This record gives sequence, C-alpha cells and structure tokens, in this order.
Amino acid sequence: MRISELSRRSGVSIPTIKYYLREGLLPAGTPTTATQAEYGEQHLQRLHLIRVMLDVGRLSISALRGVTDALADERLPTHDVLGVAHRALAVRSLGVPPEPGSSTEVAALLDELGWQTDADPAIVDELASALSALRRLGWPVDADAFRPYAAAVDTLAEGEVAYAYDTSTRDDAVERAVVGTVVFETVLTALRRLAQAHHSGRRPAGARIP
Amino acid sequence: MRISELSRRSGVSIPTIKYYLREGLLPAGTPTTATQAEYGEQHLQRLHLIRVMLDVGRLSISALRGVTDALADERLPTHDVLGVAHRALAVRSLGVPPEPGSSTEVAALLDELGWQTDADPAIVDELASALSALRRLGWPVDADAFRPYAAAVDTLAEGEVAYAYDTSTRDDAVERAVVGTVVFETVLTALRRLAQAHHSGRRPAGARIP
DNA sequence: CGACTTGGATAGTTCTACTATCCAAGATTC
DNA sequence: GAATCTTGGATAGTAGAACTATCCAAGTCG
Repeated sequence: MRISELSRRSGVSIPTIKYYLREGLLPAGTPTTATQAEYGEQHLQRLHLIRVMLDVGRLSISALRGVTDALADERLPTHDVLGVAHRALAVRSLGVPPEPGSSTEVAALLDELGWQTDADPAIVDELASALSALRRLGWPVDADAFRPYAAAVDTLAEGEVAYAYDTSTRDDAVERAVVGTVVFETVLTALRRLAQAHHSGRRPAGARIP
Repeated sequence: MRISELSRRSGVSIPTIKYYLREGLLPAGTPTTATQAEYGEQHLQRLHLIRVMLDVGRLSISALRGVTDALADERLPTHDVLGVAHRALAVRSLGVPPEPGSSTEVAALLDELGWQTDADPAIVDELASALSALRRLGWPVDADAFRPYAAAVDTLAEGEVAYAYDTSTRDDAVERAVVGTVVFETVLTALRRLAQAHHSGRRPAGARIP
C-alpha cells in the first residue's frame, strides 16, 4: 500500500505520517520507484503502536524513539531490548531533587523485597524524589510507606512479564511488554481513582469534615 | 514575607511566582501599601504543592487551576472539593476513541465490583478507551482482564481515603487527597516497573527469545 | 496528454510553561 | 533627602513539543 492508503486505514494524516518517518518512529517503506514507496501491514501496526504510546501512554516523541530504535537494532536479544524500552518509558526528569539518604532508604527497602536495585537507578531516584517531595510537604513518611504498594504490584508484574515472554518473536515480546506497561499503567491509575471515589463515597457522613 | 523571600525559600523564581499569581494558582498576598504585599507560610506551602503537582504529578497548569479553584471556594464541603479535585486530576483527553459497547462492558465490571460507575463517567471512558486500544493492537482482552488490577488497588485506595479524611480542616483533607493521589501514583507506577524488571530478570535464560 | 499522487524538504502554527523587560510607586541606605 | 534598590502589575518574548502547510520535481493513472 502507499502512503494515502496507510493514512486512510490508520486514521493518521499524511503530513503526520511523514513527520513520524522523519523522526524515525516509522521505518521507511520499500521504494518501488525513485519517488514512490510501498508500505505493509507492519507499518500499520507500528502506527497503531505509536498512537497508543502517544495518546494512551502520554509518551513523548523522544521516549518513543528510544523504544523504536531499540526495536530496530536487530543485534539486541529480547531481554536487552526490553531493558532499553523499559528505560525509554521511564524517562521523566525528577523535578524535586531527592534529599541525601533517601535513595539509600529506598534501596534498602527494595533489597529487603529481594528486587535488584541496580537494575534501574533512575527509577530508584524517582522513588527517592517522591519520598523527598512528600517530606517537603510535611508528610511524616519513610520508605516503609511504599511497602503495600510494592506488594500490590508484585503479582501484577509477574503475570505481565509471563505474558510478554509467551510469544514467538522478539518484536512481539517487546511490543507486548511496551503496550502492557503503558496501557495497563493507565488502567491501574484509572482504577485506583475509581476505587478512591468508591471508598470516599462509602465514608459515613459524620466522618466528613464540614 | 515579601516576594523575594518567598522566592528564596521556595526555590521558585520571582517571574514564575508572578506567573502563578496571574494564573490564579497562588492566592494574592495581603497588600501592605499600594505597591507591596505580604505573603505567609500558606503561600510557601502552596508553592511546594504546585511544584509537586507539576514536577512529580506531571499535571498541567489548567488541571492545577481546577484543584486550586475548588480549594478557594469556601462554600464547598470536603467531599465535593475532593470530587472536583479528583476530576481535575483525571483530565486526559482520550486519544483512542472507545469503540461502541466497551464503556458498557467496563461499567458492568465495575457494577459487579460494587463500585459506583456514575461517579465519574470520564474515568469509565478512559478504561473503555484503553480496552479499545488494546483490541486495536490485536490483544484478545475483555474487561475481565482489569479484574486483578482492580483488586490490587482496592485496599490501597481504602487506606488512602482513610488517611485523607483523618485530619482537622477541609483544606488539609483536600491537600492530602490530592498529594496522595498524585505522588503515590508515581510511586505505584515506578514500583510496578521495578517489579517487572525483577521478574524479567528471574526468567530462566532458556525462556528468552533469542 | 493532462490531472492527480508521491516522497522529500522547508517553513509555519499552536499550545504550554515559563522568562524578560518596562514602569511608576514605594522602601532602604547612606 | 537624594540615590539606589525592590515591588507589584502589565506586556511581550522565548523554548520546546507535536504537528501542519506549502512547494517541488518525478512519477502514475485514466
């Protein structure tokens, strides 16, 4: 198919597709003549993937490029591509600088849980940053406050990883991991807010502050 | 204190503070003369809150304004302010339009869980949108796939709501709810990613796709 | 043959979150 | 009390992100 059909079937405008091509998010089609190229089903799938990452996952174009670059590097084994993709998904500059010691505190908790703390120092820093932000706002919390949250996501993550690896090709595994991480993240947070509304509504009226 | 001290103590530049004043995120100080005003500790606290919402929570200025506007409306009881704040936090235009029927499907699940589905139709739509996005990418999922996620956040949300209401003033309760929702959301997703890395690392090498 | 399409390049737009500059009134310092 | 900040308020400018529009020469289709 050519670009106009790709645009029609994906719902993405031609200028935007050209933009994604320029940015390297979408691999170039196979050229048929000097000024024309052919696109396949994988381009359509990739476009859907891009839209989901951008719209549902709120990823930036540059984070997305990190993922697609890893996908494009044929030499990398699945596990490494997953790592790269995972790191690309996690890029978020921490606005609140972590106070000294908070990273160690978080790392100690993770050690205790048996999780590798060296896997991704950026995420550890993010947790430390969240902890520091809470303290700056006057919340008397330590890393133990994160324990129930860790417990809650542990089993979820196990199933997700199992599902990601349960496929035949490297690209499928990476796509599953990326989609699962991003989409189910919004599912998780949406459900959490609904659960909060549910429990907030169940509070007896007397417990409410007038 | 005057603006320069507020800037020094908060770490936010004077032009930015002026910007927040213009945007109505920060209430004006009490004017001492025609061209000067006095700011208090609550302004400092509000600035910290704003920075956490923007930096940790990735909220937009307009979403933040929704929260601060609700806080500023003295007539609203706690529960309503929480509702407004909650809705302001949830604004995210769903890029993938939900397919027909998917909202009903999600609503059915929520009903079964005993959660009010009418509380916030926007969040239900968001879940429906996520479901549609997954299907568009070829995942054979239905709303039941969300069940373990709902179970995981249920107890978390219960504790969070209890903590938010366990305070003396309306503003404190709202601040707790907002901070808790936003900061612990990043905690939750960061921990989920660490848990994924942990379980991915535990996979036997043979199970990895080359 | 002539209208339309294509890939590629370049420039322009919209939105968000600031940042810079200016100004007159007031405060501070000498 | 004069000279030098500082302040609050207004207005304009900036950087980055994610598109969007326009142009063009080469090629395709009826």
